Amino acid sequence: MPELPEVEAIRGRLRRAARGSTIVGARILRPRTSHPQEPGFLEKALRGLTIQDVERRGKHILFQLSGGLVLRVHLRMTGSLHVIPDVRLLPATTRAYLELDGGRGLIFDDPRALGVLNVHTATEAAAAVADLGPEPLSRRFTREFLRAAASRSRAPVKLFLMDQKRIAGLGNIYAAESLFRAEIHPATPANRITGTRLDMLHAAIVFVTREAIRCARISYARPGHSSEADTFLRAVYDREGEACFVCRRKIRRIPQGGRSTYFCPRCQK
DNA sequence: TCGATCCTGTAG
DNA sequence: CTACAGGATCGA
Repeated sequence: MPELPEVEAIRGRLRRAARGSTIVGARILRPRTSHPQEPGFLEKALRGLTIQDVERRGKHILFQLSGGLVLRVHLRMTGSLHVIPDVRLLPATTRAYLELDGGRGLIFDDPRALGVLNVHTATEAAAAVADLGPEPLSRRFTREFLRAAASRSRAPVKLFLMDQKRIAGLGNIYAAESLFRAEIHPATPANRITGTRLDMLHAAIVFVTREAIRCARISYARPGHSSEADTFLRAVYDREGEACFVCRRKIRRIPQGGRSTYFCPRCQK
């Protein structure tokens, strides 16, 4: 279910819970989880290693392990990662888990089973994320960068924003929310947005990403509790037929790239 | 750029 | 039953 902000919240939590821990053993419960790597290879490779740090690049979570190895996890649509006190109490939809020292479990829970977990050398891990564009909150993601990138693409701007090779981490929700804040119609070709409007989009992406990370951290700390800011970040997503918070027109849903895009037909021209 | 694919769950 | 799901990749 996660985009960059949720992955970032998970990363932070895992870092606090698992950094410094030793991997006593590893089990892949469903074979395709580590595709194309053999489950047995992972189980053997991970045993005895220490988790030195937990990093993130785009929507990839990267566990830096002793021996220079990297455990890379992509959660795709429904994946989640968390540490539980007793590894024997696995959720029913667990795809893989690590047993950590003290009997704790690092669980890769993924009911829809679309996520992927691989072990790499540092070089392989770098190659696996080499094609990603800049992080929206990094120094590389400037207005000038966005101008150059947008000018090179005729794709509908919503699809442009979701292309991980151009910008890393935006997904279906926050791409739509960023376009709403910048008052841009999602079907506009990226290269037709210029100047001030593109600067607005840049600011919207940065704002939405920042706020969403904040919200994701809070909702992990207090599950089930949705804040005012949460609503603010769901101005259009999944609100088809409901009134736009700004102009009261009905939010519309259109297909783009085989997925749903939500937007306000009055605010976003 | 569309559709199929990888999977399972849930809402209508 | 169908449609759709906060992702990504592939081939036509």
